[in-house]
Amino acid sequence: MQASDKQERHDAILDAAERLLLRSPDRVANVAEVADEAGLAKGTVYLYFPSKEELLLAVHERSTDGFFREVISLCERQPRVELDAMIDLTRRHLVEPPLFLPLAARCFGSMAHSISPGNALAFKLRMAARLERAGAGLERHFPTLAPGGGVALLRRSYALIVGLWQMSAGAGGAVNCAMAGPDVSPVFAWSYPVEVEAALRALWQGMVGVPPRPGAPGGQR
Amino acid sequence: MQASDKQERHDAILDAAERLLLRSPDRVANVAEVADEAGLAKGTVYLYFPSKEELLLAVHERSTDGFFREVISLCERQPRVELDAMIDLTRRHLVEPPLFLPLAARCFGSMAHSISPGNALAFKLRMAARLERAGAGLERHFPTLAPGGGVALLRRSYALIVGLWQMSAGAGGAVNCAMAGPDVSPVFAWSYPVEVEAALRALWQGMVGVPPRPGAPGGQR
Amino acid sequence: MQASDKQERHDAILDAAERLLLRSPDRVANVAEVADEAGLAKGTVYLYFPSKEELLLAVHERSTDGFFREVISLCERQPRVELDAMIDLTRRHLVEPPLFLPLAARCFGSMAHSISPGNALAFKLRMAARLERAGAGLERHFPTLAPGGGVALLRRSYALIVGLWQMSAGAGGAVNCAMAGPDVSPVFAWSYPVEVEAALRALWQGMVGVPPRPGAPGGQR
Amino acid sequence: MQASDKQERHDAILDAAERLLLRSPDRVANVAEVADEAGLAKGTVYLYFPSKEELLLAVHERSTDGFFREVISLCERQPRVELDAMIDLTRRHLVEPPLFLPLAARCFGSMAHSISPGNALAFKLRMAARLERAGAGLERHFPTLAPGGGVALLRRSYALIVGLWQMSAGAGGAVNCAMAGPDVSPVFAWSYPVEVEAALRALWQGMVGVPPRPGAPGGQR
DNA sequence: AATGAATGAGGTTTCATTCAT
DNA sequence: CATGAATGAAACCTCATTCAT
Repeated sequence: MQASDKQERHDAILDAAERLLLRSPDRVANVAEVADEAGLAKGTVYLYFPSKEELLLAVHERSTDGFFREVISLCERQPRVELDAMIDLTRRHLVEPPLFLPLAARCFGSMAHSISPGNALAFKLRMAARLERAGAGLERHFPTLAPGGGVALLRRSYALIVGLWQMSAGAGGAVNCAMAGPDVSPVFAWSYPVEVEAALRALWQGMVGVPPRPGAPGGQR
Repeated sequence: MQASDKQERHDAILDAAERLLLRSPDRVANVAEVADEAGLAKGTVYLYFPSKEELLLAVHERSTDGFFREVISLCERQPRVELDAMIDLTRRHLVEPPLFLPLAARCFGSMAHSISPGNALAFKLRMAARLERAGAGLERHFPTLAPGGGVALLRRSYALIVGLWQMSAGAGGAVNCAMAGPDVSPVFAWSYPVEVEAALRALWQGMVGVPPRPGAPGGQR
Repeated sequence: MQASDKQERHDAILDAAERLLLRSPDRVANVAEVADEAGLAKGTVYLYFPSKEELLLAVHERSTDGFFREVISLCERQPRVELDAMIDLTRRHLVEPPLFLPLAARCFGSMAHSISPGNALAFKLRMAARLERAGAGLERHFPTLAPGGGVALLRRSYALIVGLWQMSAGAGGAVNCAMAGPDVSPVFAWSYPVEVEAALRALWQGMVGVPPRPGAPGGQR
Repeated sequence: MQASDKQERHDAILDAAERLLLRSPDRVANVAEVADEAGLAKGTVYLYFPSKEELLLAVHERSTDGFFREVISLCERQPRVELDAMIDLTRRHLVEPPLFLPLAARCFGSMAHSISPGNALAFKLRMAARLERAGAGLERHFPTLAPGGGVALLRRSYALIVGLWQMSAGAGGAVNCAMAGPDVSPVFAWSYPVEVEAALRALWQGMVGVPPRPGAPGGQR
């Protein structure tokens, strides 16, 4: 079998898993469903992924990869990078695609039992390479960043994105069903997309000193 | 049965769940274990909590409550509140107690299936009350905060704390076992407690304009 | 729940497993079938036995126990024990009941993976107690036995019984289906019940000097 | 393809299976491993053996064959055959090689599902031929044996060897791990090699009247 | 109020065998 | 002849929840 065919199947399985994750975001399909969706037998999935968890990790990695690739591309090809471009990129890759956030929560929340140390290491190394390159790129464009600050900025942004999402969708999310009634409290009157942008601006403001857009909610007076 | 007895049992179950969570942070005890640890029968747990998830949510809420109470107390009793005091408080309540973070990850990551809308709403209302009061307190002490900025600041801090923890402990955590070998990359050379403090300082810097302590890692040059 | 009720259920599960083993001797029922046969749910079986293997071991032990109890009773109550009585007892307990032999083969052949060391030890201790008592009884009745010879005699008899059965039923057994045709060879013209009796007589003859019944096949001229 | 090449491949597969069986005696390698060890593809194994069970049976037969060949050779070439020579031969072929016994247990315990009647018959015929020839040889050297006694003697010896091994290694074997503690009981204080020799001597004593070596354990007083 | 026995759905993984290339 | 990708049945075990006592 061609290496390319193999890759194709591999990707087809990832695609199937992705589709299912998107179709019902509040549960994780079992392997049988993934196989079915891919038009394959259950056993076949295990020819390509050693366990269900590694499959999910691969979906997650692929969806993260797109984001990092574009950060890197942006930093390495554009003469100037503005905060707005980064925010936009984040929105397009992480916030809007309905796949990324639920999956990140799952991956980071309750995984990593049946992932072999070797694969876990490999995963982390690939992540590290992307982070480093993207971080270095950021440092070139935002000279106020201390050395290592690019990576830290990305890490913290990522944490903010995932953390906020969990607050809006996790245990809190259940509430949204219950909120049909009276307006409960202004404290809950926040929408994730708006809030995440404001939060990122605040974080970046703190780290690179870029002034926030005037009128952005929740920032400095 | 006396209301006080009821409360006592209720708390005893929470205590038991907490002890088990602390004892083995990488798994969630089943209901039988919790009951056992509390010296009760399995069925009895269900007299006090309608489901396992609600039990976990209660543990989580209780452990969060302590933090908020102290923030509120700090803001309402002290004449002046410094960033350092807040950081310290965060460390003592959220970072160092080994209970909070794993639980938050679980609660927010994969919960909210069998939590009744009514209870979810009640939970969120209690949270809202605490948040609002603490947020208002912060706004008094940090006048550069825009209206609503206190709540936003707390929310974002919380997201940062939880998000960073997941990055260090979740899917990445499995790797740490595999990292015995050569030092892989400086990208992974970060410790959660140090990083979370730096990240919070950066966020606060961006939101209230408090200058970071000189020499803090990863901030501005 | 009464201890006696518990024991009853325990036994009911053993009974069900036994029935299934008898009904189709050439396969091992899965746990769902056992539960079904016992009129219980799958999970209930696991309340009484920690694993399928331990369940099978318990069936085996129970069926062995009857044999030993009668050996002991025979030796301790009768004034005189003859070889013929022992042979008869063996036939009634081990050879004729269609349960014992297939199960022994299975238990000894491919088991002992998920049997906890503690239970394995307990099992062996119970076996040891029975063996010792029965062996001591035999030594009183057959004074030509050397010390320890009673246990050795039982062990070897047991090995012979099981070993011969496997030769007739195991890989060889498949053949019996194919033997409908021409008489293959006098070498295979042996029936297990006849052969096992002759073999036991020979072994006992060698160990206690009891002369074989005249005319028995396969012994001395 | 040359017939000789075919035979070579056939044997190479048997060799591979044997190596794996020896390498980890407490599990049975799957077909993929066998193929791998033989440097072939999985499908290729099925060109040479119709099923996994037939492959194992072939390994077993080959390892039994050596024993019979030497019994026959001994009986047909030597002027005199002593019991000691037979015991020695048994030890060298069946007891000491770590392949034979586990395999025999497996073959006889849980096999014979996917062995075709034709092959089963052929197998048994080959066995019969060997047995008859070896049995006849024994009868010449041990004239006290009744007609047919040679075959019976071999069969019973075989049963004893396999049966005793299973008692020491099967369900009981699991215990040996648990026996590190106090010496449980003299009943378990037996080693397979010693016991099997004593048992064979006792059996032969009963069948051919050869006196046991003085001082042998467990025999007559 | 308390118990804890019973439930049974639910999910992961293995592997002998086949068959198109 | 050889391959090895695909298959899919089969089986074990866990555990949140219920309910009769």
